[in-house]
Amino acid sequence: MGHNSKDERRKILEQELSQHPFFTDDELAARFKVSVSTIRLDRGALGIPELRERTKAVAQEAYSTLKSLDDQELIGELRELVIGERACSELMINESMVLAKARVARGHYLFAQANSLAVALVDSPMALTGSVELKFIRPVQLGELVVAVGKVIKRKKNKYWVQVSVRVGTEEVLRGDWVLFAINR
Amino acid sequence: MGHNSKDERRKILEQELSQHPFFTDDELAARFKVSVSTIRLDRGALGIPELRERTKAVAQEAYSTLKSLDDQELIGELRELVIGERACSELMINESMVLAKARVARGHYLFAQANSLAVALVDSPMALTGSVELKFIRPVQLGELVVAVGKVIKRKKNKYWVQVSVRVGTEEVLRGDWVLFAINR
DNA sequence: TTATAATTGTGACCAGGTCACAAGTTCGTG
DNA sequence: CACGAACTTGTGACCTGGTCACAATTATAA
Repeated sequence: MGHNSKDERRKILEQELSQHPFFTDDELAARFKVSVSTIRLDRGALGIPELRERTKAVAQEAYSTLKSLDDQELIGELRELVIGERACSELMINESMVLAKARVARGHYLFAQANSLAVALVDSPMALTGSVELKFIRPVQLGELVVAVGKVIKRKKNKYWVQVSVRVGTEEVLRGDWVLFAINR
Repeated sequence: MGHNSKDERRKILEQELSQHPFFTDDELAARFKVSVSTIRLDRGALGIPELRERTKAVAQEAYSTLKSLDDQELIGELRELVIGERACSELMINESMVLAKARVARGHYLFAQANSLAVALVDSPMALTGSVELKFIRPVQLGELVVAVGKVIKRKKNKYWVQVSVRVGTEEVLRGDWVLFAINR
């Protein structure tokens, strides 16, 4: 066989499976015009488990992350919370939060962190965002740790004014003013 | 057997499996102190497929939503786009987007839809949000179809002013003004 | 041409099922 | 108490998508 046909095939196989893990060995054999045995040897050499194991892995991974997203009323991790006064949360910017091209956090993740922090500050089982003014001061890069600090600056009955400042280190990257309403049905 | 022991078991079985789909029939049999055959009958009656099918379903669902989230530079489905002019997208509010208590859409989903629409309008491989002013006019309920319409109202070099109006039916639920910057590295 | 590497085929076995059917158990009611 | 209906259990044949070990075949490079 070609000096590199095997290694090349294995490289492609590895890529394909990492991108699209739901192929049987039969399908792979057809796709690579090679016997099933060869595919099995290749998988073995590459340490890639069988279809069912791959499926299971995807399912379990996804299952656990879905679960945790479900609980996530608050985006980021809460560090401090004095309801009606001040709060602070942290968010690590990971792969799933950045624009593919730019490795820069999508605006709505930062908004989500700040907004959920503002909501948490309201002394009520439920709060709705009324209006917001915000400035994105500089883009946030992949891997940066973002810290949001929120303060209630005014309150009139069920209406709250909250200021949120989002920082990376000491540098402010986002600042916003929220007006929220407490609903206490 | 008890007058309701079967129906009760099936009810619990259904719940258990919907919450935690990775049990084999053997494990379920042990758990319910009943034979494997009975579990199979129960599953059959409830229309619940075997472990592998369940795993596959979870994996594929998760895989496709992960994929689409990955591609999802844009939140919602694009209906119209004339870059640099106007655009329109739709978003169906589902379970995962609402606050557990109130069945009302979390603010950051609406923001995400509007923000990603605004970003899409900018004629550039990449755009960053500069500042935003927005008003949440009324909360959006679970199951409502949200339509966002964006217009570029002004442009100066790489700086864009975009207005986004988000509606449910004819009713405006969110309105905002964005200032964005095109990055053309 | 021949040694070596790569590929292919074969047969036995496994988990976690499906399906059809027979046999055993429990229960309420006459 | 007996009996029929509902429920439960067991059995055997078969399926998919593999594993593993080993033998046979087919390139390919020297």
